[in-house]
Amino acid sequence: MGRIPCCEKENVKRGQWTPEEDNKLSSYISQHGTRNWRLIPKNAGLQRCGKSCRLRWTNYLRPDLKHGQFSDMEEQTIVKLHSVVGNRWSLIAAQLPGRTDNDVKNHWNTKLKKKLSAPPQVAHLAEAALGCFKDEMLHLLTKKCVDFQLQQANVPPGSSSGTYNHNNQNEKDGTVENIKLGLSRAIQQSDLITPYKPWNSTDATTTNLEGTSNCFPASTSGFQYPPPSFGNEGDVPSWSQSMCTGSTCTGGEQQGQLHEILEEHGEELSEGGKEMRNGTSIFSSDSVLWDLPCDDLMNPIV
DNA sequence: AATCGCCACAACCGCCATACA
DNA sequence: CTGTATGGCGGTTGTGGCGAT
Repeated sequence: MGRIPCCEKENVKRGQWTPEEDNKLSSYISQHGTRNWRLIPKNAGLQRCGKSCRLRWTNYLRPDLKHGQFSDMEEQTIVKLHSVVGNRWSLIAAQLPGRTDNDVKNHWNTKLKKKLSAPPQVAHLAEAALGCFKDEMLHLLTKKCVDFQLQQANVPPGSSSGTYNHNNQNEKDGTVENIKLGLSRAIQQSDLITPYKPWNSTDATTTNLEGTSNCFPASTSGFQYPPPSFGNEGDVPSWSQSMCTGSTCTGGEQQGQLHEILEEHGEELSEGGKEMRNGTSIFSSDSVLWDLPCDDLMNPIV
């Protein structure tokens, strides 16, 4: 036995809503609220399915909705969150006041997806993202260097404290320096982003979390787009996962909400992010970069 | 002026989770 | 505990506007 339809298909109107219908629905909801969508169309004098009414209200009629174009900041937020939570449009929309999941979904499908697959056109996005990311990374790296030096000074040789336990001091320094170098180059060259270069080309070397040679997708030639994992998992550009990840980019309130999301989805993120574990992209790991305990940054397996 | 194709947005569909009797 | 109703979500489709030919 199949599922019972939410309403009788014969007696319900479908298709575009008229201004009259909008008025009926709006005025009814303003008086009675949205307690029972099944009853709303009946009581409001609408020949519509309750589900259709709910959609119309939540996606269009709600007074707190924005109807204009998406701002750059909103776009960055979408890109950033999409790279983390995927097509969880309601989650993403929850971070954008006045925007609905449908809005976000449509905007992604019609604009952002294309933008992200056309790198020269999104140089500014990449640049903005790198700006945010650079600040965050340099902050963390600076802190990490200090922590590490302190740790080296205090911890006797051979003892293992914390999760970060490389054996070779030069390797650690090299990692940090490589990341810094890559970031600097990326920033410098973000205006000169090269034409799209497929990542399956042989010189698109795999990044790895040990990161001694390829801390940045750009390898030695500067920022390159998209990164090695591009094309996996619904064409999510993983470089964007590092967009504006820290305090430098998102507002305090949103930042908190974002952290909630990340905490809420931490398990599935780490579950879904298998590429991250096999080192496909260093940037995939920033699901833990977000609110990371600093030690985790340098821990290859998080 | 007519037609075609593309784009953006609105709406629908089906599935899933949860509340509730 | 179980079955059903309902709300919510993501994917997909429909439709109108607009520019190119």
